[in-house]
Amino acid sequence: MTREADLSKYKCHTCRDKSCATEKLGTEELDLINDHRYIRDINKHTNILNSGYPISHIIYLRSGLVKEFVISKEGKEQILQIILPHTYLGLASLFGDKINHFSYSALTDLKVCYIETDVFTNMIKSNGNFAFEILSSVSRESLYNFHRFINQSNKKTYGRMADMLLYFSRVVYSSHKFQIPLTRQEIAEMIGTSRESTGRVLSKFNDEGLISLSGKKIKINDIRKLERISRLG
Amino acid sequence: MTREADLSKYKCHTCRDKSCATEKLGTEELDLINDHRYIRDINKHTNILNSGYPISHIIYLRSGLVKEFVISKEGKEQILQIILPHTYLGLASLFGDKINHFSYSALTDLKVCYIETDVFTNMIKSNGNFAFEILSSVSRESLYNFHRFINQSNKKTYGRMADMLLYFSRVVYSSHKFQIPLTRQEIAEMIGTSRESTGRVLSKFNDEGLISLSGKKIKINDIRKLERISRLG
DNA sequence: ATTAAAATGTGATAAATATCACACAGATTT
DNA sequence: AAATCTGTGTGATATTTATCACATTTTAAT
Repeated sequence: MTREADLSKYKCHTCRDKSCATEKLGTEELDLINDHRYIRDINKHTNILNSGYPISHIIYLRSGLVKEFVISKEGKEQILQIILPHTYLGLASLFGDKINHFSYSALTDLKVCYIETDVFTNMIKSNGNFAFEILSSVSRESLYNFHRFINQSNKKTYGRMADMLLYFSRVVYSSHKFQIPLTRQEIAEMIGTSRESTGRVLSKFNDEGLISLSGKKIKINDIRKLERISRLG
Repeated sequence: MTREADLSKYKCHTCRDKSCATEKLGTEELDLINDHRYIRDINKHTNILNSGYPISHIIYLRSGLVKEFVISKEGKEQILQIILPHTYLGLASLFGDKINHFSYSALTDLKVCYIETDVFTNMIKSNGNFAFEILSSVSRESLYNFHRFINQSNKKTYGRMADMLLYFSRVVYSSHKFQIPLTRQEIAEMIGTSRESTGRVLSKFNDEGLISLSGKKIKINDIRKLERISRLG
């Protein structure tokens, strides 16, 4: 069986990666989505979307990790968040002004669906429960980001680094041991410090036995202490 | 004519302060909203809503200015945004998890409407165009805040202060001359610096002739230079 | 008008962290 | 194997800005 045949047989109706919103759709509505979307495999480190362009398709992340970022006038990259599977990319941009406000790049190999925006938008207007789920997810993401920014602006580098480690350990990998999909530079861009400080803080955590560090491989040894550092800033 | 009589005659249908979303409603839907809302005048400096509590009513700001803020564990206040008229307060909280995530306090005398959340939520589910407008406003607010935070984290105190001055001049008051409704402490809480730095930077801007400062009265003299400071951080 | 309380200004000092310049390691290409 | 590129570690220095302690002004209360 070829890969093509495999994909053409694939139906949204039986998809195991449905979003909360598409769970609310009936068979006919799923037909419509199914006929106006395509599936793609995307390689690690591929740029998926660049900010500033109009949105033609809504992108749904079925599996893999994506970084959402902006590039400042001075050319510096700032990572806004790591996007987890079963999430639509850039919903706020679509409903805000139909222009992509952020850029997206694959941190791992991905499976994504491209859905035509008109079909998606009409679904909102015709199905209140679908609309409500989308509204919920935009709202939750908004709240989550708000809290993250509030946190960041109240903490110094140590606290932010602790937050990041706890985030990857708990939310992304559900494990004390993981391989971080970011370079030191990217970690810096994510927690808002310099590359050098990132290295220094990680080494310090390693020296103190809080974590075991070997390149991108990280093992968290003392989660309590990390939590304390996160709290105290 | 008493104030009471005045209010009881007041109908949503003819309200001049309708939101973009309620503009999309028909007569019967407006009847429903009209029967499940009440109007209040609120005095300057009154606390409207405290974070952490369940949402019973959605609050619509008809006129006046409101500050949205959080209080950190250490008791420090952080102002997230100034809310302008014709805005619902805490939409993201309502659709997120029905718990207020932020606190709100009146910066000026206000006119607000309290609308029952069930009526509001049902309107979303039954009227796609209403849902779409609400989704748009949540999305726009989310994007706006994202950009504000990105800006903040890339700028030093001078740039942030310039941003704040330009914001009040352009967005809030549409005038070069205005009376800022915040104390120095509150300005500090808004742009993420200390009270002392706030005073020092404002005095410096005043000494350099960029602004004319007299207590809370501010006049912007050199908008170009302020813009440059905003850009350069 | 007098007192009390809140808001604001000022100078000195300390802390955090960015920046620079450079060394070095590990991949990848030639 | 040599050369190149990307990512990373390290020490010294400079910058920014918070913090403290206190003076002064403004506002509110009696």
